[in-house]
Amino acid sequence: MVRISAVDRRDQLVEAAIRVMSREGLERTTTRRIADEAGAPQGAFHYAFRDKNELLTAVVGAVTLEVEKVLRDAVDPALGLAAAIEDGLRGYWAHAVADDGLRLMQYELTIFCRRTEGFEWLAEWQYARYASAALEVFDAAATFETRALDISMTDLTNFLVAAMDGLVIQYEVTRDAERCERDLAHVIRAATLLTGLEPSRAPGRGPLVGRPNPD
Amino acid sequence: MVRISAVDRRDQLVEAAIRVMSREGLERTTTRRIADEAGAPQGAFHYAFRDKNELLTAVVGAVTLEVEKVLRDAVDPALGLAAAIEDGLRGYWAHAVADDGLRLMQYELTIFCRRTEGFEWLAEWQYARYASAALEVFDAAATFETRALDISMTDLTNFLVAAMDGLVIQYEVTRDAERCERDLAHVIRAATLLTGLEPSRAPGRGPLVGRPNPD
DNA sequence: AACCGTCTTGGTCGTTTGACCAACTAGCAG
DNA sequence: CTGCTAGTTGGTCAAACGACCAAGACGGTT
Repeated sequence: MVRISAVDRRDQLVEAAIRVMSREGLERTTTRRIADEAGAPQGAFHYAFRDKNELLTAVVGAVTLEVEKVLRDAVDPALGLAAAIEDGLRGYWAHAVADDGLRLMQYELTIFCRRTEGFEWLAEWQYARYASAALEVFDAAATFETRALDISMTDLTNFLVAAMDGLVIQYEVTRDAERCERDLAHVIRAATLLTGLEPSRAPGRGPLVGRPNPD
Repeated sequence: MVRISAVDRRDQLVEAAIRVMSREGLERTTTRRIADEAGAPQGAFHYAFRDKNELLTAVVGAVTLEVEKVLRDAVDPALGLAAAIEDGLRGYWAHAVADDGLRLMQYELTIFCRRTEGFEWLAEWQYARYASAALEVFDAAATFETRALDISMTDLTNFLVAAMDGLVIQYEVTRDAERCERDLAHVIRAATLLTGLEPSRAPGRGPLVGRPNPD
């Protein structure tokens, strides 16, 4: 028997919880299943956490941090705002598609917070972190632009976060990666149009604007 | 004691279920609570429905129909596509804000379907209905346009559905109606820009495009 | 009036859940 | 070696759940 410190036990259980929750869903994630997944006895759970909600709080924190990291890694601010939008959204998208169960879990957790008295702040905090991380990244990119923008940076990041949330939901429901990738391109184009800047790179088939695109 | 036909009992329970679920959330919605809300004894539930899942299927159907109706009522195709986008989105938005618990419930149900084996089709069906209803409405409006559009109608409606989903989630989390209404305006503008058409109406402060909008 | 299918009702079953606990043990400090 | 703290363990509890059922009541039909 290997003895594990309480903090390590917490990390171990949080990671196990994330695995179970993204695989099976929040509702089916019981403290027993989490302990099993971590290879720990059931009683160890309530030694590491006061209750299930305390674990869920830790899970939300861990997942939020990871999303922030993905966004930061995807963007090089020096390439300008238009490129930042394209790279940031595509980077997040790749991350979302790579583990769709995890994305589903995030929405389950957000709704759980919104539904549980005393946990509304967690959902707010989560999205505030998203917004501020995005604002930080895109703001840095905007400093490399000479032209004034048609939209404020906070409004732009709000738009981006909302659009990506909607897109991920569509992907979760339809599982149609091809269609969603096309939709992603439209979101990128829409965001760029909102800024009033030129598209970041020449797309394959010439300029994006002013071309009829019949169904 | 008033005797009620089995179909009426179903409607009664579905409506009660919608009330309970939007108020308390899917997890806390038990068959007992539904029966209580409907003023029916617990046993009546399994007389009207085989399963809890059968009821949930009926609930999804009812809610989906209502959303379609809201969209149709909000739009007058004869006013053109740009006006249809503005009216459709604002109409849906007003409906979403009016009963935010109901919107939360919809996401809970969508995720539930996605998580429950054998119910994935329900989530797909739900969003296919949204997409086709939106396509029908906006397509009708597009026939009044003379100019060719920069985007296909299916791509446009996908964009609109995704953007509204994301926006509603933001509202559910932040509860900041003022901010979300500003975001809604940006979604409308973005969608209009994607089509390549002029905005539907002169906004309060002059043309929307080409004006610096500093933070 | 007698009948019978539709609907109603309260109770009960087996299961699962989060929480809790008392007993136990490893390993460090003195 | 002794004593103490931090960590471990399996069992147990009350509560709540979905499902099910047997028995009864209603009301239209004959």
